[in-house]
Amino acid sequence: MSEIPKSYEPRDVEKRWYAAWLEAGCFKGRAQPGREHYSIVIPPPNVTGVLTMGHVLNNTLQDILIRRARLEGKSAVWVPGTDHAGIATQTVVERELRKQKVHRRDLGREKFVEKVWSWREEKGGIILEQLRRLGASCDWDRTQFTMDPHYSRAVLGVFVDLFRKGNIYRGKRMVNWCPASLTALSDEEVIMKPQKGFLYKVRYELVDRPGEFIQVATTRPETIPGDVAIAVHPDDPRYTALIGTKVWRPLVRAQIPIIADSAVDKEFGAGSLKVTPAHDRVDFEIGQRHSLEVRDVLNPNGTLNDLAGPELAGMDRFAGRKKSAELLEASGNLVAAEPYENNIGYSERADVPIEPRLTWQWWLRYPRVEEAKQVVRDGVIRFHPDRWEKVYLHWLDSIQDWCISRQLWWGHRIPVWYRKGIERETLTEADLRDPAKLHVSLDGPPDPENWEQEEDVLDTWASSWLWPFATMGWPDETAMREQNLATFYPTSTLVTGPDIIFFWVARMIMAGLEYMNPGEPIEQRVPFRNVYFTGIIRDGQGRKMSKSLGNSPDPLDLIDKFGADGLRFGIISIAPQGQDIRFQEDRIEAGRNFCNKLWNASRFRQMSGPMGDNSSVDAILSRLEPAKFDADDHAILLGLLRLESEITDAFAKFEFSGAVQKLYTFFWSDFCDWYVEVSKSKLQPPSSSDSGAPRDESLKGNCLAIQDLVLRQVLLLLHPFTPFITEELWHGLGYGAEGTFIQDQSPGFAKEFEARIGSLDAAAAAQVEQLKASSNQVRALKAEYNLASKRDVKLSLTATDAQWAILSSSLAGFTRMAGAAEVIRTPEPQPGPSIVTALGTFTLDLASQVDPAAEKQRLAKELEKVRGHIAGTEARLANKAFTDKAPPAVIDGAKKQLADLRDKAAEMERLIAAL
RNA sequence: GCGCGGUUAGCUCAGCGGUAGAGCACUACAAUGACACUGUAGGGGUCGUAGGUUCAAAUCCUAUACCGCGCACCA
Repeated sequence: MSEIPKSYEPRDVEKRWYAAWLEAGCFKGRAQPGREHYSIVIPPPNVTGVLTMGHVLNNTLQDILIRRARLEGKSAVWVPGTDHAGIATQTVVERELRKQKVHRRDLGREKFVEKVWSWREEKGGIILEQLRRLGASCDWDRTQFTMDPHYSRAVLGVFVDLFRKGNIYRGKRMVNWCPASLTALSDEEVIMKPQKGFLYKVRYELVDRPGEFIQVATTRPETIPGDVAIAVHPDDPRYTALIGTKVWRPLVRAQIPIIADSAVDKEFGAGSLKVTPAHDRVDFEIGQRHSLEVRDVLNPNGTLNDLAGPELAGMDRFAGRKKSAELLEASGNLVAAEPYENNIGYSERADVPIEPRLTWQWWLRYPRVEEAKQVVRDGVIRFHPDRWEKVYLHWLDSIQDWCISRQLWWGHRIPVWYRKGIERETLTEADLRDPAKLHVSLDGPPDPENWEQEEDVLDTWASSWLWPFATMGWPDETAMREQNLATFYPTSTLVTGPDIIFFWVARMIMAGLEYMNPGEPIEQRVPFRNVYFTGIIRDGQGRKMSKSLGNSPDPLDLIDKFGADGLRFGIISIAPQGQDIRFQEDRIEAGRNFCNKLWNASRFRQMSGPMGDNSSVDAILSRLEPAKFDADDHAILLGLLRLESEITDAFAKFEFSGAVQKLYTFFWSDFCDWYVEVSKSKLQPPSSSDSGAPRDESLKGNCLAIQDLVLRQVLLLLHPFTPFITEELWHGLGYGAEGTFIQDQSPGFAKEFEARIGSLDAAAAAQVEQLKASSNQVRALKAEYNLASKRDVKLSLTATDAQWAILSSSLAGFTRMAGAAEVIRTPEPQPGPSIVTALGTFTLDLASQVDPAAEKQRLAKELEKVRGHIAGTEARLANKAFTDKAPPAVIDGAKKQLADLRDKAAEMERLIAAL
């Protein structure tokens, strides 16, 4: 490498290596016998999607796991793909069409679906392209789409199977109806929001006693034309006499009965409830119990229909609300309208209030509910963090049947055919099982001319719940073999957000248990063994990032600005396990800075001396001369070994931000700020400002080899987090031959080190801590006297022989680090600014410039601090309870500390007296 | 109403029994053969509040306040 730029420039490096990885097939998932496997399926983003910060976090984590698995020699695969995302995609395309003043009805179903497909062809790959920029090492040849022919067959096949098993039925029930998307939604797609409105108190006149009234409260007066009864609590003495009598409905005037039902809350309002079975879940149930008519006054799009009466018909539900209140007021039946706030359900996608609506839908009774609970309770599947287990189990405990039909065109059309001429409204449960009336199959009836296919499509999640195995060829035997389903299922880890724990995670578990590896142990049937829940990325104000708020930075801009590695490193560093994340660009900047530091440390290594044989760990180890290790060498190597085990541990615990933090601190503080700086005194030719001790060539050789070793291992540990720069430097520093890749190596070196070098000296590492602390103190003293940090000062030192032994063995390094020209041992303290350290008392050679009074004051102030410490420690040791009960190590520590502090105080007193 | 998080330096967050940490920001110094995307030093916190357990509490327990989220909801 000749011309190395001063700062790391990611753009070219990223492009080059990503192409090289693809070219070499580095990401290909192969089943390799004898190797452990590691597999991940991507949570499929919507085909309509573009990359968000959420995707960046989520996919970086997956990439980290999969790249680490490759380093560990596992046979790894990461399966990518996209989701057809029924409502979302259909809405996007409809919006596009509307710009051209076209409605989907104008096109008709077939043409419209064609449009969506061509739209997908055009824009559907964007997000996957963006993932490549991030560095995602997916096996792209396996890219899946939930509407691919083979995938669709899996989805419809499951429908047919579950229908035959009796889990799927057609039923007329109250559903969550979205008046904007014109479809039913599952309970999970409804979000509750508080809404300000009015509570209207309305009086209904008693038929038998004109002039007397019963009062009810409602937030929705526009539904009064749908009232079919007034309900009171059976035990409510106020109304016992009225039960069974009739009242006049004030809008679309008619007689309706007063009934008794215990669902009524006696305490709320007047304790009486208007019953509108078509427009409220509770009312519907009351209606069922009392065989009441269902009087639907709304059209599917949320406007009022003719049953609402001529004044209201045709109006939107919200305008109708206002109008109906006016009508009630005009007729004198509105008693009051009080401001009121209540929670109402909104369609998650369309963001409009949903309507409870009675419609025919397809329902699924979930299979394997008990097993799904059991696998999580027993730890067959582990959640990280585990608190989500509770949420998951609670949902399964109160699980309701799943409404799987959607009144959309974009999706998997339900494989059900009705015999022509059949009255669908009256089909009974038995009729559904009668092949003369209903045909359910994958390929349709043999005589299609006599049948009509169901118009509805399946909920998107009714396809994505098969993702962990339908992406690997299931249920086609040949495809399963080709795609190594037997090897890669169950997958290893699922990385996803807790917001889809019900939508997706729970359902995948049930689907896996129902369909995979029947008869085998439950460990083989679950879809994954670990679920890592990420936090949600919020903006600086804590708001969720969303397109509509425009508060989400474009990750591609961040990649341009800071590099993919910088972005990855930064985002992981602010993403502690399971905690929401406030996005701050300066952390991404810190990620870039770290990459730059790594780059420059490598650059420095190249400039420091000739590169030795770096082709393997053993090659580097054989260059070491352990007999000549100095304290710094011991310390940095111990640190490197510790780092290796800490990172291994962090992966086991899914603590990625902790891992990143450890790598950062070790590399920047321990290696660059200390080891490399100390190295300079060994590596650089003596200069005039240095004390001119001759360089020992073996010291230099050790130093370079150790730098090579540290850099090598750090690159390996870092590679999953920052793949591009580590690959670049891996080759730049000669660790890997051309045509090989960093991922082919093992991340650890502890075993080889143990075998070749043996153990290191922990005492030496402790000495380095003293050297660091002492040099810090000297620097601080210099700063206090406004001396530049350059080496331009003579230090004199009074020290015991033991202290001097430590210091003299590292004298050149220490002198450099303390920022001194030289350190001279003197028997007695010299006059001048002094500092008492663990390695002796250092004095700046500034005698003439020092004001003794000021120096006295400075020392006195510091002495006071030390005495405070002494007093505290003495008190602790004097406490019998402490000495009796605290562990010996703690007590010894306190004693040692006290002794050191007393020595220090004595020395300071001596200095003060001498002034 | 039930459940789950959070409350630590100006900001964003680690720490989760042994006398407070990081990054950013701030102050001062440093144009040096790796790096100004840098180096050195510094200021800044009675760890939400009140009790309790313990020789020892930011850390464990109990209450409580505030912020956020989820589930269930009374019209």
